[in-house]
Amino acid sequence: MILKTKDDLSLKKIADSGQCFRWKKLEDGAYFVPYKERSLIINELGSGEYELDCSEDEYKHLWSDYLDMDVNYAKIRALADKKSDPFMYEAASAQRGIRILRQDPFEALISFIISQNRNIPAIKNSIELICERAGKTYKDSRGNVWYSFPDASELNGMSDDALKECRLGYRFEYIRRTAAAVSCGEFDLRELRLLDDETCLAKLQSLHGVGLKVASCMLLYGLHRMDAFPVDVWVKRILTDKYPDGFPFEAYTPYCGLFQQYMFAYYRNTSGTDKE
DNA sequence: AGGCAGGCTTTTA
DNA sequence: TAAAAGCCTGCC
Repeated sequence: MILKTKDDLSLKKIADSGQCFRWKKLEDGAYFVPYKERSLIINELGSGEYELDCSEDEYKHLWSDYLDMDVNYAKIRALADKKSDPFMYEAASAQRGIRILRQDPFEALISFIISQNRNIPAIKNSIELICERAGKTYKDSRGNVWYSFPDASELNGMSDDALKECRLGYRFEYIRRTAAAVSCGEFDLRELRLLDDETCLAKLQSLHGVGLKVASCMLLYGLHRMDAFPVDVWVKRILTDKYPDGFPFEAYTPYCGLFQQYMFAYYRNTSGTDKE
């Protein structure tokens, strides 16, 4: 089908944003996008048109939600004011096209536990290995094989040897225990939806290997709480460099997380050294 | 009590 | 060789 939209939607910006680790750019420039047991191949045609290898019906009931198409990002982005916050205006303008995906919560949680103290290529590497070893095998519409991200039970079912092959290092035990807690029902991800942000952060930090940063990433990327504001080494630098007098949270509430994402991607892609 | 140093696996640049 | 979308433990 062909999707037409006037709102922000850049596949490249999203793929390079650091919020998801399994989008793949294909030879012809289209992107392969996995979500649970389904996959999408989407190609940007220009002029706000996109080609998707799914039916209108599947788009409406699945991919539209995943891509968060009901939210008007251009309108939110306009909160960045050129005069009062020139850096943010520049960052949001440069990174126009980013959206906060509605990813699978379990995949987001595990992915961001893995992400700690590592760069993005290394994170992608571990996640891909986990999918190959514990996920289910599928073929996309072009006949290429791909592996789903394992659910809690599948991940928990991995042998120590198989999990150690995924190069998790000291995070091995974190992943092991989190998968076990979610799998047996001791930690209920669905229950998180009922909690306010503060309580939700605390609950997530009760998991071994989850601190404030990973918990914040889970809120923003796994639970789509757009006000969650993960502070990592990059954002720390930005806050020091660009906001010595404090970050103006009031100006961006309740979308601080989206603006964090604009800053993060912008700073990483301009001042960063590990561009892809 | 709460803030800080040191250690942790492995990959990347 | 240092740094990487950090967290845990022990110490003061």
